[in-house]
Amino acid sequence: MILEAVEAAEGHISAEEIYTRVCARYPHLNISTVYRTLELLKGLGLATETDMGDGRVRYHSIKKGHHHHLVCQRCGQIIDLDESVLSPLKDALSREYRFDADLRHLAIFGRCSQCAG
Amino acid sequence: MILEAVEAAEGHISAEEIYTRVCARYPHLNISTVYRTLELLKGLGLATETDMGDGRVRYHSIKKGHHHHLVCQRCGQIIDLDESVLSPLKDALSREYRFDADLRHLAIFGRCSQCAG
DNA sequence: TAATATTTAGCAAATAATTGCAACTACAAA
DNA sequence: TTTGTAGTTGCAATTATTTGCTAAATATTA
Repeated sequence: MILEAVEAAEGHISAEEIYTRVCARYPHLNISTVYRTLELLKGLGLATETDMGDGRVRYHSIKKGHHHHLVCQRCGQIIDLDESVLSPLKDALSREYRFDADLRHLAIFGRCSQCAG
Repeated sequence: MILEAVEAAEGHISAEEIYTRVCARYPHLNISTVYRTLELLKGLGLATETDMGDGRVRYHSIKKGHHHHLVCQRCGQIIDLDESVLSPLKDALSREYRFDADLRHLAIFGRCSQCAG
């Protein structure tokens, strides 16, 4: 049910929102079950977790494809980023450090073109 | 005093540790002052904040130079990473998205060579 | 100097997330 | 059937961090 909620969500959903939605159909649910299930789904590779800097971590179904975000720390604008931009980094880490980086859903903070200075 | 504590620390220090240390000399201090001051130092570019995945965010003095970390999600090993590995990414984001990424102190999660599979 | 505005600190409460533990469930072994 | 074990859940408590409010400290102005 929790996985369904993540998949049904348009975009990125927080644990609290998942709890509210699943609770509507299954009121017995506890919030810690939501967190524990999300942890499980993350481990199984069915969902990704990203901290977009707004105080709550958000989750996203893997079904909807890998992508990343550029988050402007000034105006809050979120720019979607194609996976391919990070593959050279992933390759470099693999080659130079033999490290298999998990770059499935990243938020990169900084300044957008309007806010740069 | 808080900045001094961050600078005096060998490596990366958590807010709680800063609080304990500064409190030893200035017992009047409140933990929220520590957090607020760290936020300020971050904004001034004097300290960087990194979530190494262990439940508490760690701080580091900018005086000791920019660097990053590869954190193995399996064995917990932390590999130090030179700043230069991320500059191609920074350049690509700047060129293709006109986004000025703040990549001053990053933790990248994944699997180290011993734990990869 | 007094009066006033601005900044900062302390405290308690709120928030998001995690954890410990007991109770419950499912499934197999005896 | 009972027993054992592994896994899951609910609940309460804990942790790390943030916020709102108030009072104190500091700066600015008259």
